[in-house]
Amino acid sequence: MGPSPERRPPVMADVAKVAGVSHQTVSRVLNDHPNVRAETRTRVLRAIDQLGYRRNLVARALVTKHSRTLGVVSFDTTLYGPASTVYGIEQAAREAGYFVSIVSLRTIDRAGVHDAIDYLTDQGVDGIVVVAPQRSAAQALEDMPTGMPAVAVEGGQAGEVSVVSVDQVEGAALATRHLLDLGHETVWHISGPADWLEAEGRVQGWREALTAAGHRVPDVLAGDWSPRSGYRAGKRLAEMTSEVTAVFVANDQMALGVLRAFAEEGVRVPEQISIVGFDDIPESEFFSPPLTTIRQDFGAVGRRSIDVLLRQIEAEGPCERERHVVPPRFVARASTAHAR
Amino acid sequence: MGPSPERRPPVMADVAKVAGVSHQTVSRVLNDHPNVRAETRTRVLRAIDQLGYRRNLVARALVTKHSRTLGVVSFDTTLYGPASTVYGIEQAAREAGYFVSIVSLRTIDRAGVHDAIDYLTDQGVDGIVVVAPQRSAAQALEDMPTGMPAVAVEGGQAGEVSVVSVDQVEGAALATRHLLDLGHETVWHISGPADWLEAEGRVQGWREALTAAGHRVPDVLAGDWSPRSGYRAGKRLAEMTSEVTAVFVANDQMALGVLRAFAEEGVRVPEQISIVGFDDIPESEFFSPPLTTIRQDFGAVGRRSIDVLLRQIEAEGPCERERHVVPPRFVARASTAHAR
DNA sequence: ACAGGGTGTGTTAACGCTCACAGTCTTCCC
DNA sequence: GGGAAGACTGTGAGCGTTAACACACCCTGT
Repeated sequence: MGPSPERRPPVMADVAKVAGVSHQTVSRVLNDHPNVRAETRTRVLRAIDQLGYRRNLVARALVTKHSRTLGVVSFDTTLYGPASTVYGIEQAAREAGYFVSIVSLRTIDRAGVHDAIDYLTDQGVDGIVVVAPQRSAAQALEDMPTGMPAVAVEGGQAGEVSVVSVDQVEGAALATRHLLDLGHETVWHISGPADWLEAEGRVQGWREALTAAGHRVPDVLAGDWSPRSGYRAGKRLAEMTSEVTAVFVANDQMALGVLRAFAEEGVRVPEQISIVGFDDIPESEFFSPPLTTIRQDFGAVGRRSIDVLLRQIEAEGPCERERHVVPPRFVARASTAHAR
Repeated sequence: MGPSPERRPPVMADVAKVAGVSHQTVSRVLNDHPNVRAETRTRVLRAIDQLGYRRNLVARALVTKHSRTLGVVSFDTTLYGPASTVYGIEQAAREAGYFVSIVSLRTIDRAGVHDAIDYLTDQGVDGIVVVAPQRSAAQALEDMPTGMPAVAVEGGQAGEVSVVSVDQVEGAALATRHLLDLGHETVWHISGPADWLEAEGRVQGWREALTAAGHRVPDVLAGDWSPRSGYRAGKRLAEMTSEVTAVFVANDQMALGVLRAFAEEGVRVPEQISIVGFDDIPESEFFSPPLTTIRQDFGAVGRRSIDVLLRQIEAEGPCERERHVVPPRFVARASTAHAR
């Protein structure tokens, strides 16, 4: 009786033995090294198949220093925007043969992002994408370990790192100009939370479009992205129907809240007040009325950020910062109309 | 002149040298081994701190055979349900000190899930969570590598693997009974796509509640979860206001479509027709009218699945299948009323 | 004084792979 | 026909960690 068979997964040496070659030749076949005789290659391939061999990527990562894993740090992936972006990132990364390791933060502050980056670095990721929509998160990019390839999504111009983002300013301008073109005296704005770069960009685009066209800039109503905050702002606006005829809401969820508030108060949209949202979530088309909004191509942002990151990883050396801007798109629906 | 300093990250041996101990002692400190003198421990800790040493988890994984990484396979994480579940999974996993590697599938079929599992297995994950809401995906669990700890979320009773899910049947019954209690003759149903286990469960719960109470079971209107499909079904229902007074819609997004269709056709909710949805997405509360619905605790599902998975991983040996059911909750709002 | 059992530490050998180098066997040219 | 260039393959070392063992040391009890 020999030693018990001891079922353990086959390793390269096992394949080598079966194929009658050295482990190194097996490695060469696996890595598509050119100098392997065709006949040898097929013999090795057959042995791999026969044993059901799978190469151990952990051992490989140890020696190559590359794990083919990318880290993603994101804020609350329950929201449509981050979720879509992360989805785009994941698809693009997998197509390029990379694994994706995710850290999703409940609250996003500098310390949280910092920890997440540390955590992923420990795991040995080859690069990191930070979906950093908040100013405080963007700052955390400054303490990225040197030499770690990184890309910020929606990250402002903070730090040394490349940035991919949707042109928020332009999107907001698109919305505002549309309303102005319809003959409205001015456009009110319900903004996102103060710390968010996207919120800031939208305020800026709205304000610029207004002043460029020589219109009055009303006070901003502050929201927090939630439908509820939109609802509250909507209630306030509903009391001012004599002056308010058009409002640009910083995202579709808040716009839903506004719609609800207006419905309760008997304010008709778009007859009395026109509304434009932002994001184009899948629900917007079925709001009552269907929401005119600005579409962000989150998928494109995700894909683009992976492009940039992989280029950085493959360059090996330090790269110069890139800055990519994905254009937003105006989507006309039924929540806007000509001024009375 | 000696050799150039060659800035490479410090390894255990470097720490050992600085602390004046062997690398093994450093390892012991890092792994909280009991037999280390307190004084030695602090010396090592100080050296670690001084050098900024971080242990190489890849090397560790190679020898321990544990990567402390969990794999998650999910269908389209852009949807609220999967996104919330994955979020819950990720939080729970990270709290337990595990990394999470995600594969998000555009289309979920057996081959796709199979590939995803292979992919994650190659990466050396310690266990896999499959968010397998479709029958075809659930089948793919059968070709899970033997010995790989796994949990299915919303996976039916397929295969050998443990399952965590929301009690869809009970949720649908809750919705249906609520409508019946309001005095409606019967309840119509707009279902999810045929292949989905959740859709099936909801149909079943609805049908059972109806027959148990001795009511007629109308034909099912088939939807596909999208607001648009709900809209189409709503249009059809709007033509039948004489017989239809209550409808249970299999998810909130479709309910939104129904609401839109009814608004267009002048059907008043809840005065003429009552509607109950399913999921309780953040928007539902601000639909017009606010939607009565069934809440699924996705976070609980995610956390529970990690519990089960970790127990399986830590047990090392083969475990018996577990089956966990998270109860749904009825959320009363304004889209339902007493029958005329 | 000496066996016995902790406690603390060092030494050596894996883990499964790739890299660098050293071979061997062709082939081709003068 | 000899030598060089190229194609193909094997050998050995090393990646940074943990596991297994060996060893020195201290305490206890007889």
